[in-house]
Amino acid sequence: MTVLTEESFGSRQRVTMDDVARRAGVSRALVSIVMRSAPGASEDKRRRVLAAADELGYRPDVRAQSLAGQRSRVIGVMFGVTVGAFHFELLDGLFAAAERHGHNLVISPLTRVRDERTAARSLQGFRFDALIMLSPPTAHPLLAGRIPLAVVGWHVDHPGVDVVRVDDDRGIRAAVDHLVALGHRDIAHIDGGDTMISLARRSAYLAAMEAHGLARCARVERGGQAQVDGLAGARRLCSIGPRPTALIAYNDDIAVAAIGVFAQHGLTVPAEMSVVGFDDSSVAALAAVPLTTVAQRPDELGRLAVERMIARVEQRRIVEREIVLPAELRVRSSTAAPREPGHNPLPS
Amino acid sequence: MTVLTEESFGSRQRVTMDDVARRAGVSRALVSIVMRSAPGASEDKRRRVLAAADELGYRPDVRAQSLAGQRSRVIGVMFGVTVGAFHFELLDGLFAAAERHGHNLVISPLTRVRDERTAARSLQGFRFDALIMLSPPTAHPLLAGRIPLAVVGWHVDHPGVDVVRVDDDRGIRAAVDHLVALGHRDIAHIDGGDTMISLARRSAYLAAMEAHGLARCARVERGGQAQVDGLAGARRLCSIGPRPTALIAYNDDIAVAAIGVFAQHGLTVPAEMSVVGFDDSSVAALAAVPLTTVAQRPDELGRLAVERMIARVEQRRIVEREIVLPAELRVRSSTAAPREPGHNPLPS
DNA sequence: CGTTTTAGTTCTACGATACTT
DNA sequence: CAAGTATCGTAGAACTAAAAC
Repeated sequence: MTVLTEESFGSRQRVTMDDVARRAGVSRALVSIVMRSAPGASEDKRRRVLAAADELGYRPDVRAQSLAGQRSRVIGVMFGVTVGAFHFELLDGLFAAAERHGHNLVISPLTRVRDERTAARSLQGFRFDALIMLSPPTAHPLLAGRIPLAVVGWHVDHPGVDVVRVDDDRGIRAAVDHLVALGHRDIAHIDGGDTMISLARRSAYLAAMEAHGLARCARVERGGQAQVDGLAGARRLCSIGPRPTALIAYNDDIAVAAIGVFAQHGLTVPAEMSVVGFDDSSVAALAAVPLTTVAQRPDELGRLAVERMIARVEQRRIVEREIVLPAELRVRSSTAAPREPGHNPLPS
Repeated sequence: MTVLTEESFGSRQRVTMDDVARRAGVSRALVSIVMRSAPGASEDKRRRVLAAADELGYRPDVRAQSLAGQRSRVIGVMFGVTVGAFHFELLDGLFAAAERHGHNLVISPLTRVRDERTAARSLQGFRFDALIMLSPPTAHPLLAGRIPLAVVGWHVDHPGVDVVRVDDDRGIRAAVDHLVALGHRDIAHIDGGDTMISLARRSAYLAAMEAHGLARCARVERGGQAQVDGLAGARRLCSIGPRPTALIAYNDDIAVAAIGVFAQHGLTVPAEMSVVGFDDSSVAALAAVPLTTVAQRPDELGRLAVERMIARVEQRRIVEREIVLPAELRVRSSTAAPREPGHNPLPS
């Protein structure tokens, strides 16, 4: 029997701690201890309580938990419309981690008509004790310094803001290194628009190119977050000026869109054009060719953000305000050595 | 003074009803009455209470409200990864409506590793008294019949499930009528894959074509939800078989992507190819040409779903299980009369 | 004068946590 | 470990006091 029995939904008589305690033949207090996986219960009774809870389809009432406890155990999450496949995997990681730690996430979307202020106000009703922001990447979060706050994915220069992000710099550099090692020189970049993450990756690209003495070969096209934003840039790469032999895209969505454009121009990937994405999100699977990409680990990012917020709430000692996860280049089939110069490609 | 004062966040002393009552010189119960806009308070005291609440930056504690009340005032919202721009506007509408009615939304994402069962379990902790599903469009929601449940956007055949959706059928038909009236006959469709919404729009397209005696001219290409899913289909329209003069896309994302592909083939929109989208979402603005599209009103859909769920919880009498909003064709610049047959287009 | 209406208060219940004994 | 109790911040029913008819 599971929690999704007839008793748990619909027809009333909600199951409470009392019911579980009675059925297991223990006190309410012990049920509380067991459900919170707190120390102070024998293995035997722990099992009996859990069995009773399972049979009754009991789930602790988070409202009561939240109200009775010192902390609300509620973490607010703001996120905005720049959501791609990657952000959803991030949400996944956040929920998984929160659940493991007995915390609850309450989401407050940011939209055109719903700003940080409004979003914060609605969260306030839950007496949230920490906030995690996924997007949009903003330089000065409204609640910075007022409450434990973490941003995931970009850098914020505020002593009261924790940062959990991937090492964009090394990720992009690894991509450039990889392509240079294959023999590429004309490596272009389609960026992600004006967001802070985009700026970080773009300047990392420029720096890496310069480090290889390829500053003259650098070329940046305007892109964006979504797939369609990559189309124009990719088109320009094909039609305007000297055509590069490789592309580093702001993210996988842009990379996938670009590969489509290249195909239309008779350019096969990777033979005539190498492509590197970023994120290793699920859209990478949509590419015609398995995509070489810079992987982030959304589950890790989510877990670290949640755990950091819990640590802050519990006033635990924290050394570094910023957690930077290593970026890992996943080499697949969308990158290869460039054709010999002069070797004319046959449009297939 | 507003709720976002120093007192309301971070450091110390959370403001409760007691504080407001003291400052306003009334009892707690009266504060409760005023905050709920319940009857039983004079205009004079009502103002004093509201003023005191505002000065203190008081917000009712939804956990306590939820726990004390007969109903939890929590509506669960499940939504999945098929989220495009349109779904975010929908979320907006939901939150706005919920807030107006003093209800709270708790979001539970559906991902690859987080199914309806898991999502429901986590919501259960909040003792939610109704559920709204935005996606993925599923034929048999797990909780159907067990709790007030509404799906937004598609049709579900279950007496315990409320449906709020746009009239896909008439929307598509209006698009076809519009194009036929302009003189088009070869009108193609790129669908949205295998979801229930896609099936509804596809068959509406086929039916409308047949109604015009154009069954022979109908052509359906496989698409999907996201922008990139439209690329292949649009490419096939250009390169395989007789080229249509108009396209009705599953949604705006597909339409925008298709317009990009057409441009690459030297086809100008609308001169050589008319394009109609669906949703009138914010991506419509990304199109090179102002997009003719079938508009849905996400705010209305959200409002109706929330209000319907509240009505169900309050056991109010309900006549129709399904609410179908009219679809409105917004004619912009991506549709025009087709070129005369035989008039050869100059590739610009 | 008695009876209903309106405005306000008092008190218990909600389902947990966190003590104390 | 058990048993009992205070507490969290609110809703809502029962109750009171005064005004309205």
